[in-house]
Amino acid sequence: MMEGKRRMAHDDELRDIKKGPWKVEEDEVLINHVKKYGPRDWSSIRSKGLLRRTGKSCRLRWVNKLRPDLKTGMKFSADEERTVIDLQAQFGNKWAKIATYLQGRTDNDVKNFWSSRQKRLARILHTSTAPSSSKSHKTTKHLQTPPFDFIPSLKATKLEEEFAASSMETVPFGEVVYPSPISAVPVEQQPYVAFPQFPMLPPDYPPLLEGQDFIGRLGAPSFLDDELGHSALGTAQVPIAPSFQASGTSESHDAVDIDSLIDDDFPPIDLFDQIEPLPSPSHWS
DNA sequence: AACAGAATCAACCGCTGGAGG
DNA sequence: TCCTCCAGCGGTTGATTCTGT
Repeated sequence: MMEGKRRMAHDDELRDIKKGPWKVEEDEVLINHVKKYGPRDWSSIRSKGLLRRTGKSCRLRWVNKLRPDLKTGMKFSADEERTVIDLQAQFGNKWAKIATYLQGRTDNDVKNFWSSRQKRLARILHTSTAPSSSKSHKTTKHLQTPPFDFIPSLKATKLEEEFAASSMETVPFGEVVYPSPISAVPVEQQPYVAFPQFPMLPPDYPPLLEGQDFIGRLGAPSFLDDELGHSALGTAQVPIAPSFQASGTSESHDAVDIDSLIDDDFPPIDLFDQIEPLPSPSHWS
């Protein structure tokens, strides 16, 4: 009886909640509320009858769209992309944390950026990103990097094909040339981009821990230096596609600068998945 | 110009953790 | 100690826009 009434009240409440795109008038109400009380007491907006939105929805709207310091409608700059890639390697999918390093960007922005990037990578690899064994027990569709156990089937060959398809010449995999930390060294002084192949792991190599994904681990210095050692990780220099090679013959192995990889005309920014992580922001001065 | 597929964006959902009663 | 509420986070989805054919 009481339970039934309570449920009906709850249903009425749910029916009264508005969802979907925000109207300008709603935004104005929300902005006024924040002006008066600050960005808090979100649920009071509904309880006062100002809006038929949940507090959660109001907060999200403010954080993602209405906050005054946001870079709305601006694509991620090359620097921002580098930062996200680096920080994702360090922190994992801690989008809120990563967003704090990027002025005017929200966790949603970072998340969407990364998601797009992962989709692109998945497409390049001609495979979908299967759910990873990442930290969460939740199911994941596309945010996680490929799980460790299916990497060997990809090997480097898919990537090589991708480059070959772009009329790039292949470069013998040989001497390992690791890039200098990008933010610490001027781009023009970074002669080569290391392009690690997916390693064939020793059978006794420990499985991924909770919260680890393959690419993140691959990018971790410890992975390269301590766990597998460089010899286990074949590395090739990324060849330059003729399309963005300013001059020189097809025989030359000219360097690729990082910015060229992030350029709009060269989508495989995914290459950064294969590159050593950048220095941690704690080292930035 | 029309269509399809990809990319982007905005918003929702479920869960977690902290604060307070 | 338990419960409830709230804020915040990460993952997911659906709509819209862009781009290539």
